[in-house]
Amino acid sequence: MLPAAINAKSPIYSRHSVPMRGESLPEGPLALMGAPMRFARNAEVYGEDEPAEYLYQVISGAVRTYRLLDDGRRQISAFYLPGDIFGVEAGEAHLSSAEAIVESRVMVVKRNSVLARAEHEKDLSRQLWTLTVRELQRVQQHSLVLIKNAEERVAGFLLEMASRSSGGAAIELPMSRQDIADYLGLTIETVSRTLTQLVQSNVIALETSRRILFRNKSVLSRLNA
Amino acid sequence: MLPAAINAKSPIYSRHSVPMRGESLPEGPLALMGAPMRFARNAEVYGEDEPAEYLYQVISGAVRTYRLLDDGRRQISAFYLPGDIFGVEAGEAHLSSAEAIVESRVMVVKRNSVLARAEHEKDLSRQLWTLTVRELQRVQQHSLVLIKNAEERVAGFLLEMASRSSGGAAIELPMSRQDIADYLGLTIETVSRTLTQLVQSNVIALETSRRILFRNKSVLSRLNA
DNA sequence: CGCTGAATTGACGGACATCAAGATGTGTGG
DNA sequence: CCACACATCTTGATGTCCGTCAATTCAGCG
Repeated sequence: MLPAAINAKSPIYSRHSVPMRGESLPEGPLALMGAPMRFARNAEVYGEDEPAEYLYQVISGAVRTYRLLDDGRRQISAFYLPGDIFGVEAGEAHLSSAEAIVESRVMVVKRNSVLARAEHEKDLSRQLWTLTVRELQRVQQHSLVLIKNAEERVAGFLLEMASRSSGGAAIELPMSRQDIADYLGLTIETVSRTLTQLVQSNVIALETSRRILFRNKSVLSRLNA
Repeated sequence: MLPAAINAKSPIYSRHSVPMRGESLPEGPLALMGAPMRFARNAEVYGEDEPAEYLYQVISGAVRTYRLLDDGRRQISAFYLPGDIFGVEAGEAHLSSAEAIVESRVMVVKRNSVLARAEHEKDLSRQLWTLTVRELQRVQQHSLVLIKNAEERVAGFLLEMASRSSGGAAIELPMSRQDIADYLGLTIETVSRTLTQLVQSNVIALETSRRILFRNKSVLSRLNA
């Protein structure tokens, strides 16, 4: 069964259409092996406990993966931007859910076909391995984040986003404050307050709430303990 | 270069010799492919940034892997018990350090020889893949822990240890309160206080500070949100 | 015994969560 | 084009969980 695309949970079109990040022509291990699909803002790409039949590569837009605690707290484990591959975290079933953050195009590839080809092509299999190890390292890095204080977490987040975005001194965040909070293990209020602190100390500027201008990256790096 | 074994950093013999957990005859992907080595309490198995030339399997004892923030905070990413394989988290270089928690025997296997054999043996290569994915899932699980409150973290830790230990209603912890604290992202005081709370509410009993008796696992599971 | 490191317990403060109220912005409908 | 609704974000007031600092107890070992 293919993952549900444009259909569920949300308006089809992004409310305040976020300027599309640059498209990413499929490159890397998954190139040209699958079908591109569109997902509306907040549409589910896959859900926890579903069988993990596909691998995914973001073409445009942004995707979050997350897990829920039974009392409703949400931990976002990663944001995926154009070019990023996700879905490799899974054994037989997904342990997390994935949703489009804004309207997104995602390349969807059958796991089995990739794994089958990897049996013969050493190169592909090595790429898959590297991919998984990278993912592992990313998650480990992230659990380091969760023991820092609020300022360090937010600074680190901004730097991470900056390094992953093509843009220079400014970045456009596709995700809401709530997403950021759930990624950093904070509340929206704390994220907001920390950002205004950074504005007041002239480290960043908020052109809009989603658009951030870097005024002093070295201070940010220093904060990123 | 082989990792330094009995030599460094610490007394050769465990101070209060912790009763050895059952030995684990090497099983699984690494069976019989390498050499067993002894590591003293607190001896380093490998260090951050060292080239990742080996894979490891605990035969007896216990191992912790951790990373340091530059201000000295330590995040323990995992505890490995007999049978567990570690060292797979690495690309070319280790991103974490590994130390024996108590005097331990560890099977040490050259990465390359494993990877080389995996080229031909589909079975082995699948096992390696599974291993890495498991590790990834373990780390993801762990970052969920770090958004919970102290009681939930400690309860979860005890249940995790219980499920990994052969023992039934009691477990012997090889690690110190400091280790537990650094694993859970808490302080030793908070860990200690939380444990005494659990004692007072008759959920567990402390036979010694390292030996924990479960009186009511269902309450623990409930706490484990 | 007394020494040493580990663990526990207590008093206090601070960072962040919670609760609540405004401000801002965006799509909708008259 | 304006006005309303609704979501998102910001700001403020207050509370609380956990960290910090410090003292005490405990266990193992010379």
